[in-house]
Amino acid sequence: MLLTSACKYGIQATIYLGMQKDDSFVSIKKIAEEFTIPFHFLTKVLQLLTQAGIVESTKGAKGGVRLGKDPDAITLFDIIAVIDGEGIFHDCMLGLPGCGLNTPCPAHEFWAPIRTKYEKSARAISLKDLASDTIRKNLRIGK
Amino acid sequence: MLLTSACKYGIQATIYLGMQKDDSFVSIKKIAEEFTIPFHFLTKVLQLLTQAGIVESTKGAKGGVRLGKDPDAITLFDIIAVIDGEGIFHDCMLGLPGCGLNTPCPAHEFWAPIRTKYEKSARAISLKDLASDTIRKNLRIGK
DNA sequence: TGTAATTAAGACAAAATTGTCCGTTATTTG
DNA sequence: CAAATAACGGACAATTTTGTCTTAATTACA
Repeated sequence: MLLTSACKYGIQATIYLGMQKDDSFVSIKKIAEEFTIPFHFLTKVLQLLTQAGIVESTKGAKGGVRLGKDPDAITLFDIIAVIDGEGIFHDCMLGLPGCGLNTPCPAHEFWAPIRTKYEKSARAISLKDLASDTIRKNLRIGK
Repeated sequence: MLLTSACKYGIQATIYLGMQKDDSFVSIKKIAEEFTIPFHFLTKVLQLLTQAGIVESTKGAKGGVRLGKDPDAITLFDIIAVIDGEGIFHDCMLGLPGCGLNTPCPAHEFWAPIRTKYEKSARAISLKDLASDTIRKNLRIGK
C-alpha cells in the first residue's frame, strides 16, 4: 500500500478545504460525512496537520478547520510527509539502511528513479492545483 | 510503506536463490540467517511463492527451496504481485473504486504515470538481472 | 450567563501485520 | 529401519494501524 488510510483521509480532507470559497471554518463532522471517513479518526489526522500548520482549527460553535496557508503554498508532498513521513520518498525499497549511490541494494537502480519522480511530482503539485481541478472538472474526492 | 515486510523478505530471498550456482536446494534457515529474517515468517512467505510456482521446495534432509523457473522468466512484478497483490500497480492513490480515465480522482493525473512507470519497470526487470547485478557488483541484499 | 456546538485528548477495542512455537509430514543417510 | 533434517500447517502472541467512545476545553450565541 502506497499511502496509509490516515494519509488518504488527510488528502481528501485538505483538497476539500482547498475547494472552499471563503475562509470560514468547516466542521470535521461535515468532512467526515462528506467522504464517509470515521469521524474521530479524521479528527486525529487533522490534528497532525494542524500541529504542522497546514490546517488551522478553532473549537466551539462555528468552529472547525480550514487551511492554515495559501493553498498554493501547500504541496501534496507536505501532506504526505506530515502524516506518513518522508520515508516513502527516500527509503530503500528493501529497507536497507545506508542504501544509496555508494552502497546500493540490487533494486536501487530500479527504484531510485521512480521514487525521485514521485517526490518531484508531489512537490510540484499544490492543493490549489488539486482543488481547482476538482472544481473545474467536477471530480469526486471520496465515496 | 511501498512494500510489506513480507514482500521485502520475499524479494531478498528470491534474489539470493537466483544467485546460486547450481540448482540444489537451499534451506530456508540458511536464508533467514543470511539476512536476519524471522525464520518462521520467511517460511510462510516462501510458501506463497511456492504455491505460485516461483519457488520449488522439498522437505527432508537436503531439502529446501530453489527457484521454480528460469530466473530470466521471473520478474520483480511477479514476486510483488504474489506477496502484496497487484493493487499497488493498479489502484487509485486515494483508494477510490472505479477511479480511471473516465472518472478520475483529483490525484489521478499525478499518480497514474508514476504507477505505470513502476509497473513497466517491475515487469521489465528479472531475477536474473537482479541476481547477476548483485554478483557482478558485489552488492548486499540484506543486513 | 448558560447552553449548544465543536475541537482536543486520552483510553480502549478491533483488525491487520508481523513474529513465535509446536506438531506433522516427507526425505536423506547411516 | 531409525534418526536427523527440513518444509508444511495451524495455533497463538506481539505490534501496528484503524476505529470507537468518553470527557475536557473552548467558543458562539441567545
